[in-house]
Amino acid sequence: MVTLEDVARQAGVSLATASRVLNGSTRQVGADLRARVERAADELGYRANMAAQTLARGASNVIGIVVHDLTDPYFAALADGAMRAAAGEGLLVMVGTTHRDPEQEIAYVATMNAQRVRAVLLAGSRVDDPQVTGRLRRELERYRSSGGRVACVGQDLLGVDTVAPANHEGGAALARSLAGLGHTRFAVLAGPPHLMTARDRCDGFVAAVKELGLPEPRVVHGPFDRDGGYTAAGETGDATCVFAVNDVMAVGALAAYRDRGTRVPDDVSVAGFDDIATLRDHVPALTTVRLPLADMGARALELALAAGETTTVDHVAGEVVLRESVRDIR
Amino acid sequence: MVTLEDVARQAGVSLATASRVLNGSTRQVGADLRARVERAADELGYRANMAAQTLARGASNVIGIVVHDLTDPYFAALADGAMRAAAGEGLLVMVGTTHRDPEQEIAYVATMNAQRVRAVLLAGSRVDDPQVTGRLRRELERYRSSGGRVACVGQDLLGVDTVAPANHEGGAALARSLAGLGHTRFAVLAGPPHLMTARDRCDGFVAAVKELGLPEPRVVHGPFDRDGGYTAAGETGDATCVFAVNDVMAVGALAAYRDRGTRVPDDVSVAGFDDIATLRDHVPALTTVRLPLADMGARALELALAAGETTTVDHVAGEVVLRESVRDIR
DNA sequence: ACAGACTGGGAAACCGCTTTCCGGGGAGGT
DNA sequence: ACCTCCCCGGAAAGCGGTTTCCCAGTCTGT
Repeated sequence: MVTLEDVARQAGVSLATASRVLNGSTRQVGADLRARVERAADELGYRANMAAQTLARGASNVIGIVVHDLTDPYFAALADGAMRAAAGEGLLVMVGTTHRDPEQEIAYVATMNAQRVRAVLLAGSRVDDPQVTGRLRRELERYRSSGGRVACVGQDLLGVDTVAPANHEGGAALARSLAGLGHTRFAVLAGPPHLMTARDRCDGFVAAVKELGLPEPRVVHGPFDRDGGYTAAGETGDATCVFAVNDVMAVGALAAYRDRGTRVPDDVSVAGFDDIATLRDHVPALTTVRLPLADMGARALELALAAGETTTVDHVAGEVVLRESVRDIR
Repeated sequence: MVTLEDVARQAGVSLATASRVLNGSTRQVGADLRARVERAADELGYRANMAAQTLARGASNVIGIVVHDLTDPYFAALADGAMRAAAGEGLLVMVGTTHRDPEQEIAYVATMNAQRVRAVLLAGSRVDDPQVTGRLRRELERYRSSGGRVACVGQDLLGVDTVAPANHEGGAALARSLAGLGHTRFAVLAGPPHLMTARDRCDGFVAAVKELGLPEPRVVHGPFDRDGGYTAAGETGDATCVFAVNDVMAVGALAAYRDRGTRVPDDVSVAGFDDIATLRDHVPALTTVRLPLADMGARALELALAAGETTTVDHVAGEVVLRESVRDIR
């Protein structure tokens, strides 16, 4: 393993000079020495040891992103947006996946703290468990107190810079749109009761339906993934319109109806939430609430990096997108 | 920022003892001192500085994964498999995305070398450009010569441990299956000519078709993504069966036919390659060649970590999966 | 020609941790 | 009782860089 000292020796200069030439410094170095060092580094195949640099400089150029599941297009889009933004800043990215285990999330924050990453991005819904949230907050506080920056995509529950999708409002807006098409009997595939994203969307939807004077929707809980949607779709009763609180669940629901011979949208209308990219080619095209996922990821990075004293909360509105999966029954 | 020294002082022990207690060592430490150190660490909120550990130990517990595009389910599945395997080994993961720029790939290898990651996983097709491949090889060599481990998912072109999907054979097997259903006029949505994965699949398919004595398929080149498939689908002439060299392109092709009123599989049959997970709910269900993506990612990590002297090349067979998107026209 | 301001180069302290090496004290053998 | 061996605690030497500080040499201005 070739070190800076090797380079300096080969070039016949001091360590200090070699460092200044190779790893950017405010100080000038004479042209001839500079050339000698560069040549030596090239000949020897020198690569700076980042660990040493991080230690000496006291700051790394790595940021950490913690997501639930990379194979979920929602998180992939979020992470991709953040990664593009990071690349633009010359930062490297460490990704951790929790597979929805809150303990893992806490563990990752601890690890990234140990890595002294410049910033940590937490993507994904909070769970409604003060116990767990408290532990996460403490771990984050520990990280922030030693200079770390944190941003979060999701509910504003951690006291950090947050990009908060307007889940409640999105659900409500969707409900009004669907009611506008003549639907009156709704069901909600609501995901797990403790998952705040799921609950906010469901609550917003239900509240709007009630506000319109329509019968209260039937709410079916279940896992937040495709199979959860598939299963929950079996219990929607006589609803003419079903709202799955995310697109992945909606896709599962569509599959369930297809398997069962229930036609969408003729027999039942279906809507989701997120507008994930792979939906673009789904049949039938899914009505949903669009969230600018990549932008949200990029924005979260931006918030984390901005050295502001005040914590910012960005609310991101969703846009209802009506497509084939719902029928106008007026 | 609280350091080990702070902990040691607070506990009234030496640096050495504190280190031995907190960061695992073969050496024993007496129960009372151990307890004192642990309490001090907890009170102070100590987190080891990984950069310092990495420097002192001369080895990090981070691995690097370089993929083309995380939002592509193919790479997401690969990365997820590798990440699960890494988590099992107690390793952290740094992910780099190249967005298909070979220069970026080389740059990432250099960066990960600088990070002294334990291993680098290169996922994704090689390009047919000896110039670029040579530079990448040199960069990898530089990394390996200082003790780094490398594995690759794709073509065995880099002289490193490789998990090589049987693209040629998979394409051929698919061709034979489709011919078995009575198809004789084929077209291939072949992706970019210089991308080896695309070319191998296409070549295998074409070779098998010719071997069967059928007319040579029309080959349409284009980008390797959804839109590439969409566009290329416009030039398939009178083929009764179209093979897109990956699933994402096939989905694009299906969309194109749908938009144009061409029915699949009634008017034209379509097949893809990879069997990405989101396909499960596509309509019509896509015929494809299944690759065990998550396993391949995990296997690549395993190869990279195994300290073997010889470089291993694992060939992974694909399995033809016939689904609704192709019609039996016998 | 000379004081004073710059300029670029090198020695050495330091970043936070691991680990070797050394030493003191208790246990075990005779 | 005495000697050896083992066990555990601490001092200190790195790991590979960055950066401060000092110094010699070169420019300026007068």
